[in-house]
Amino acid sequence: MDNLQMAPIIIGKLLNISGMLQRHSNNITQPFGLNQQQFTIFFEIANAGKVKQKDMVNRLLLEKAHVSKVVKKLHKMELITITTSDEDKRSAWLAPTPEGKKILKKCRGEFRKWHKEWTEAFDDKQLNSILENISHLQAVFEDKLIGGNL
Amino acid sequence: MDNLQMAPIIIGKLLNISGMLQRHSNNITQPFGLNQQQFTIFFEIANAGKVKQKDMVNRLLLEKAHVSKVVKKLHKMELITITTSDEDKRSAWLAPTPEGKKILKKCRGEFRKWHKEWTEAFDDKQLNSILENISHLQAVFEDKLIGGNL
DNA sequence: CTTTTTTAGTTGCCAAGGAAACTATATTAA
DNA sequence: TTAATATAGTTTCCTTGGCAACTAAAAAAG
Repeated sequence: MDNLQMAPIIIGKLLNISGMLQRHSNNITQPFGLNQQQFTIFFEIANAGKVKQKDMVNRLLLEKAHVSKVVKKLHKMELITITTSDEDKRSAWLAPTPEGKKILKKCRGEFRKWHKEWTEAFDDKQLNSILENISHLQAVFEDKLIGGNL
Repeated sequence: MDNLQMAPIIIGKLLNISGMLQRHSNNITQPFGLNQQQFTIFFEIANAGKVKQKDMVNRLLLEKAHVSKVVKKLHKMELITITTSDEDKRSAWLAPTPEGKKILKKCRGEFRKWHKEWTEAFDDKQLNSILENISHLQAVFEDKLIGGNL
């Protein structure tokens, strides 16, 4: 099979896999009142400790409008605090609340269970190879799709 | 790095990649009045030549409600024909119209251009490795996520 | 300084797509 | 043959998230 025949199959499978992943991730995060994307944003906030919306947009390559709405939701759920900064009054610092940290820990535990389960089907070498391949793909697509033209 | 550390990174990157892919695919299909998912369904119909909605649902693992709506749209756009079958009056055969085939060909051409571009960043061996890894992932997730419990 | 431009975030609008309830036909069981 | 169940597809409701227009503040240009 030559490269051009493989390309659409690879893309198709990636889209298919991510559909399954999203649906499953949603199922994991749903009990916590969040979906996968929302949880990712929450997770990034907690991981960074103190960030602005702008950072989320840059790091996760999401729509700023979308991030804004999710931040609102997280705040309403009292999972994060929003502290207006003095240096730049346009933006505010985001940080997880103690309650938020608790939720996060629980949810990460659920994810860990699942990860434990599916990684059983692979050995170390395979996982390393997968990680390497996917990182390469990610770098190329980021370059071609974001940096490149669009 | 051990397996459990790699797992969330792999999942995260997969989700990130697929986000980029979806956005880019949408840009390719948009001029034809379709989005990526809609095009995938259309493509499946054309590929099979003659199918029922049920087949799409099984093959693409999509919501039947969603497929139903997309089929309606494709029919309205006169890209497919819907022929009620005599054997089973609940379902109808779907097939691409000549116009639909033309659109499909053009759109596939656009995809081919893009595939040509991004595959340049990889050699044969890498692409083969990627395809192998991704196929394995797909099989495992299908098994664990669909067959398994959820 | 004042004006222009850029940046951070918000809001409103709309299509996409998931979930559930529903309709109509087919299949199975009694 | 009739009643119960299963299947194909539709409709409805609702959340999500992309896009564009907007506000307010900051930075750059004049």
